[in-house]
Amino acid sequence: MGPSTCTAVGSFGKEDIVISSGEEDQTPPPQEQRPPQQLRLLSEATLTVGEFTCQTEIMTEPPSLLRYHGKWEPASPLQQKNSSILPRSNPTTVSTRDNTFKKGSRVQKKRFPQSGSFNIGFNAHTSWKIHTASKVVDGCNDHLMEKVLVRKKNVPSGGGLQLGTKKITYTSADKLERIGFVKVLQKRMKGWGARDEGGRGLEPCDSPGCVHTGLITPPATLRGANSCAYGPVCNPHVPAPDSENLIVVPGWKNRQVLGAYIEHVQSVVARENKPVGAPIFVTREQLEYEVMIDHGAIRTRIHGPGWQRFLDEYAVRPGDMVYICLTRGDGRFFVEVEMGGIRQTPLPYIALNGLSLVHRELVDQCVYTRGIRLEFPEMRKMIRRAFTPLEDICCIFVHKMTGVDIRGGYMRLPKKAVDLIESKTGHMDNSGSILLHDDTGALVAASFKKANDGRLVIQGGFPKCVGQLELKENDLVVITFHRRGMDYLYIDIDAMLNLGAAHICLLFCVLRHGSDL
DNA sequence: GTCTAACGTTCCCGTTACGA
DNA sequence: TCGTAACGGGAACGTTAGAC
Repeated sequence: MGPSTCTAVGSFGKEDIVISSGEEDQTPPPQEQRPPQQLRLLSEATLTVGEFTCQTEIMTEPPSLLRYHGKWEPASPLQQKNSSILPRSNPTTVSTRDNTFKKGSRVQKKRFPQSGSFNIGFNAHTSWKIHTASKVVDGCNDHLMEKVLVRKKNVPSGGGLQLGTKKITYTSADKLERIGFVKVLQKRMKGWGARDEGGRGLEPCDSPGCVHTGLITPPATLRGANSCAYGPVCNPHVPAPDSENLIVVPGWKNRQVLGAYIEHVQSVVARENKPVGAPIFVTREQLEYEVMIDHGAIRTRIHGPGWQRFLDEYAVRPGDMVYICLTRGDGRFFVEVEMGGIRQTPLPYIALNGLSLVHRELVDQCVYTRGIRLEFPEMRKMIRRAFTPLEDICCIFVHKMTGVDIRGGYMRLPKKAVDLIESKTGHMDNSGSILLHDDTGALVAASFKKANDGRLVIQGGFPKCVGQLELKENDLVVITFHRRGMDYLYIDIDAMLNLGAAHICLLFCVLRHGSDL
């Protein structure tokens, strides 16, 4: 049985999926009956009551470019990428795509373009800035946000996402990004490109045959034949529902797949008079979502909390393709989401499901270097490796190996990681011996010491370990620090360079309090 | 070859200036 | 007056050069 495809159209005020044959037979439930999607996301992240108020904003410029305005030495990522626009010699003005920087004056910042594509992203063209009405405390144990307001820069109120007054524990945009929250908003913001300010809804585009207030799309085979400035193509022969925000499964053939299942279920209920479980959507990551399917004569609608959770966790946005396949005939549908031909994985924080609060806190406190962002598979792998039953884990450190780590013969652990370890294990000596222990049982004697800048330098036998593990520059490693007893601190290094391969496990035994090996 | 220290770059965050 | 945007200093971290 072939898969059904559906295209998410519009924005996310409504999250049902509707399979239509072209006539209205069901009225979508009113939007206000559902809780705001973002609040569900916040609750998914185990957010608790806090004390402070802050505002989160999305900015449209490279943050470092703004920050370094007025400095004439190359300093920002943009300068590294495109040094020609910021010459070393004393320029008077520097222009970028959206800004003009003039020496000795404030930046004249352009607003969002009135037309054309929105350049909204969270890597190079946006930043997060958190304003607080109280002290900003760096650390996810401290409650910070009471109110999160996300809106476009220079757009009046109503032009963004009002997340309400949910209080959360994450204290920085960095934390939000790591749990995937930013990814959701990033995709939502792209949807705003069509919906724009104030939630006015889509304006009809001028593409041939497109009436973009109509939201039913033709089958996937026709995609591209009738492209629309808003992304998905539109079927002008289908009347528009009353809401502009729908996600639609196109094509009557697709309805047959789900319809056959629904009819099967209904026949079982009628014949055996016994309850039948709701259909379940299963993803490649083995995540399951119990959905509700209303099958009418003309239209089939997929909805329910499970469906909404699926949209949340995979951050489905307008224009994404959702493939649905009834693989076993047992009510379990295999579903997949594609965006631009790329299969989507769940948001990273979904990997935290099932963890205890203590372990969640450890993941939240994880120290990252060099801008590392773990996706769902990496996050899940990291969690599986980190929380072994061996020792009491006290710190997780995710690191991308540098050239010095590989060739320099030592590794420096950032001060942030050292502080976190000491906060849980007590003060460490300034120097000492360690035992490097991989999962094959090989042992290498090494040493550690504290550098003047607070970093912990692991040296001595460290190059030998690098050679044994065949680590290379830019390999991703997860280092977990375990506490055992009062005298020993174990450091467990897990190379994540190949997610499919067997784990390479290295156990550092850091001998503390001046003990001998 | 190993280790140290200095330097450069980036990021964070409080303060300040500007405009509505 | 208040909200927004930019500035500037300091901290963190990666790189590199030099000493041993």
